[in-house]
This record gives sequence, C-alpha cells and structure tokens, in this order.
Amino acid sequence: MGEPYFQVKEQLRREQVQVFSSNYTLYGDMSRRVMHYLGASMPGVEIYSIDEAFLDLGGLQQHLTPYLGDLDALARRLRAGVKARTGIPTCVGVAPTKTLAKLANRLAKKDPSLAGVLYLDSAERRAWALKQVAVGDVWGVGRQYAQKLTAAGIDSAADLARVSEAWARKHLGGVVGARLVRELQGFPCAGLAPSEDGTLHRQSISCSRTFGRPLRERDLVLGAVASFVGRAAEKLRRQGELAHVMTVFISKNRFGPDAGAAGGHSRSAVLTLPVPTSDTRELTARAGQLLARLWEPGAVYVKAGVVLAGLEPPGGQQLGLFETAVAAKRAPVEPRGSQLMATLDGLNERFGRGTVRLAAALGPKGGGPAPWQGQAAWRTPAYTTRLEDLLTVS
DNA sequence: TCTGGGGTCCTAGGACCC
DNA sequence: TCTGGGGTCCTAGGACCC
Repeated sequence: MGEPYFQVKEQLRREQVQVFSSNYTLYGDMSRRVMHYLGASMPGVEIYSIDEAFLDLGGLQQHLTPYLGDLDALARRLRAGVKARTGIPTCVGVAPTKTLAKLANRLAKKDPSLAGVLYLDSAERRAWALKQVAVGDVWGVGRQYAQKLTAAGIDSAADLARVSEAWARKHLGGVVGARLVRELQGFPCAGLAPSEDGTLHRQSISCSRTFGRPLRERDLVLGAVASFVGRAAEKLRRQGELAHVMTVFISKNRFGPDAGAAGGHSRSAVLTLPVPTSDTRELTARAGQLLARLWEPGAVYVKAGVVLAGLEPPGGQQLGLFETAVAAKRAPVEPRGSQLMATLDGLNERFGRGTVRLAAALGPKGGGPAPWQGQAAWRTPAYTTRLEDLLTVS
C-alpha cells in the first residue's frame, strides 16, 4: 500500500499480479449509489469519504425494539441493502462515538464470525474492543503519534483511553488529542455533519499533479497551473459556490541528490480575491500572478497545484461600509460570465473533460500530451458512466 | 530513470491594527 | 529611561484522514 510501482515492479511480475490505474469516475459513481441508498434509508447521513459514511442512530433505539429488532439488526439490514443494490460488500460498526464506531468497524472487518457488523452495546464490550486494537490503528493516530505513544508504553487503544487530558493535549496536538481520548472513553466530541443533497460538501477544492517530467520552462508550468485552475473551478461550479481565496504552489523534487533539506521543496502563494468568483478566466489570470511571485529562474519543478478556499454560495457577498446598493448592482453583471462558464461545463460534460478550455491551459504548440499530464496507463473502463465503456457480455 | 491526489484541522510567529 | 492589552490576518508548517 502506497508503495511506488517501480519499487515492486519485479515482484508483481513474478507473482503475476494484475495492475490497474485508479478509476475515480467508476468509484465515484458506485459511491454515489451507495450513499443515495443510505440517505434514503436513514435520517442523518454524513458522507465522510468516497467509501465511508457516518449514520446518526440517536433516538432510534426506542422505536426499534418490538417490531424491527435492535440496532444490530438495523445495521445488518442496511448492509444487506447495500449489497443487494450495488454488489458492494461493507462493514458496520455501531457505538456511542465516531471514533469507537470506526474501531468497531475495523474489528467487524477483521473477524469473519461477526459477519460484517459489530455493535458495542455495553461498557464491557467497549473495554474488550479497545484491548483488541493497536494504538496505531486508532482513527486519528498516524505514524508520528504511534511512534511517540509506543515509546511512552501506550500500546493499545485501551491504554490510550486511560491517559490524562493534560497528557493528550501536550503530546497529541492539543485539543485534537484531548478530543480523541474523550471519544475513546465514549463521550462524543464530534457531531454529525449531514450532507443535505447526498453529495460531499467541501471547504476547499484543489487540483494538483506531479508532472510527467520535471519542468524548468516557465510557460509550461504556467500551462499546467492554468489547466489545474480550470479543473478546480469546474469542481467549484459543480458545488455551486464561489471562491474567495486561491493558493498556488509549486514543488521541486523532494527525492534524489539535489533534494533540499527537510521541507523547503515546496513554495506557495495565497491571494484573497476582492470579489469571490468561480470564473475560470479570472482565476487563471490571478493564478498567473501568484506563479510569478513563486517562480525561481533556473529551478526545476516536478509538481504544481491550485487550492480554492473561502467558499461561499453566490449572493452572499457583504457590502463594504461605503458601498451603496447602486454599487452592489455591479454584482449581477456576472451572469454573462456565469453563462459562459455554464456553457463551457455543458460542452465538457457532453463531449468529455477538457474538450473546451482556455488557450492558457492547452498543451505544447506542436500538440501531443502536455508534459504535466499524469500517465494512467492501466485505466479500467468507466463502466457505469460512459456509454462506450459499457461492459459487454458475449 | 521511475516516489499520488484530495482533503481536514490546529498551532505558532510575525506584521499590523486600535 | 521606563513600554499594555487585545485583536486580526498572513504565512508556514505539522499532524491527520481516505
């Protein structure tokens, strides 16, 4: 997991392992189907990632008992429902906090005798579950913290649940660590953020790529940044929002002989836009200015990216103190641009991503693939979203 | 030779403001 | 000579998640 292909290539060949590029079009579509079913079945659903969701079972227990069985039975019905509708196997953990639910889910996945569902319905069962899980496998404990914790003699989730709040604050990133420990103890510290329309609502939207080859030419990097802006703005418009803040970053190689010391291989520049926008043209122009601030002549870059943040729905802009309603009428002039963007998005949806884009985001003059495009050499077909890719059965 | 992409949240220091 | 208290914003960085 997470190993670069070139490092394991020979072993994969020996073992005759099949290799595929990731296919987010397919995964995204299957995810949408699963989430749609969950959303239609349960009152509160938070889509946490492409393959995980939190369901709020608060207050459900009393309604369930006589007729429908307990929460365990409910979880098993949902699991069977997902499987029947999508063919996707899932596991369910039920507990008083998100962190414990994740932990229960993990155990359900590992122990086949649980048939995919674990309900931590008592203090005894929770204590048992905490003992089963290594501290590094707790949600919120990554490599750094795991190392620190085991060095301090804290090996299991049960050990971690026993540390003092002060200790957690001091050694596990402040308030984050304190919450983590409380959650393990069964006190909820994170609520549910339900997704109203069944899609994931983001605080920031980004697009970044490692280049197909290292680049030292400024116009090529600019082309890459322009194409990333185009993609990020497209996602932004899909979410129906405008961005107030844009970040551009460029990175040098962090591996190999001329890698800088720890850190320092990446530089970023941030801009707060006077007026929030989702217009690719405006964002591209600004991104060019940001890149100019970062550019070091002679440097060789391997990656670049764009982040759009400060997202807000249209029409929410505050008037400045001295702005009058008359001046504010400038805002509705936007629709010309929005309509152009809507047309752009419509064409690209119909004829394929990148069919129409700004000249700044085009590849090199001679044509051919742009040097900043990734190579997805072993992509599987988009079976469920492209007519041409439909599975054929003979 | 070749080392992913897209997110979240929090902290800290410095510049600057009143 | 002595130099407070309470903020915001920006930038950078660090940890984590899937």
